[in-house]
Amino acid sequence: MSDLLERLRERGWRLTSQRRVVAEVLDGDHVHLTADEVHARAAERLPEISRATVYNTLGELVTLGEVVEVATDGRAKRYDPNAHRPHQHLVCTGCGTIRDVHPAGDPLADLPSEQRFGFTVSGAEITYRGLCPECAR
Amino acid sequence: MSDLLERLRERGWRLTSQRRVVAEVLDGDHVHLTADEVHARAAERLPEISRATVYNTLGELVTLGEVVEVATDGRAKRYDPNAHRPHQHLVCTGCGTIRDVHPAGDPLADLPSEQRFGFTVSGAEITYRGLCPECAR
DNA sequence: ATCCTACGATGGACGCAATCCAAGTCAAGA
DNA sequence: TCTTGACTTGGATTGCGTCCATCGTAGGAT
Repeated sequence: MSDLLERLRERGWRLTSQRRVVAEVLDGDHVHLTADEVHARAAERLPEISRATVYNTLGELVTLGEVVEVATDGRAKRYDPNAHRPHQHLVCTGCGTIRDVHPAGDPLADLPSEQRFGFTVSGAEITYRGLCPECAR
Repeated sequence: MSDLLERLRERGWRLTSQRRVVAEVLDGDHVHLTADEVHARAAERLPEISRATVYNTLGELVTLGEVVEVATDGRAKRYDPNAHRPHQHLVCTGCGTIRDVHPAGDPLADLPSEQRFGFTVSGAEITYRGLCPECAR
């Protein structure tokens, strides 16, 4: 996602220092951060960045398809910068950490039309749950 | 789930009028209600029931495995009384309503061991997303 | 290089879902 | 019927996110 800023500029994005910093945070470690964690890391470089701007920017990145929102439970949403390739998530029920996984098969193909109840089905997410090696001990 | 109250009493549940009403609401239509909707329906029969009690009771039913919590993005959790037969969910991105679906295939079988990263994987949920006939118009 | 202005940033108020808490109530066993 | 500890209550609080009026600025126009 190193050319992310380039792609965004081509789409008419105004490149502000705040947006640059948020994009850099997501471009860093490939982890799944909450909006608040993104804000905290962004604030290390740009101390007065506001939470509203982080939310706005994350929302725009999601709309543009550059980042995927992951709602694991009733807690804060997490933001997954690995949007370029489809993948599913494996969540530790102990500590909440998330790993990207690539299962075989296509869940959409497994839902026959008589099970769609007239919906226009646009996607499917699989969430695997279990204990990570750390928490299993 | 008609013998739910019986099962709960056997497990040492104190049977209060509030708990009875909440259980009856869930036992009615097999829809996926939010906590607030459960509260509203319960209050038709027991006007002064408090939200806190509804939340407490729903939480207990989830812990006892009688009801499943369904977290859709950003919205209020919904409570699924159909906990005894395995199924997946189809969520309308417009209005948030949920339908139970039974896709073919076993998602757990589609996750090879080299994709499990040492986790003890205990389950998988599939959430299909799309627009319901109402919202598609 | 400087000016303009529309788009973006700010931060405090607000809203919703859910939880917490201290005080009052009551189901059910003795 | 009495007693007791589990349950209920509702107002306060927390967590997460959005809204909005105002200020600032990126980047095209001159």
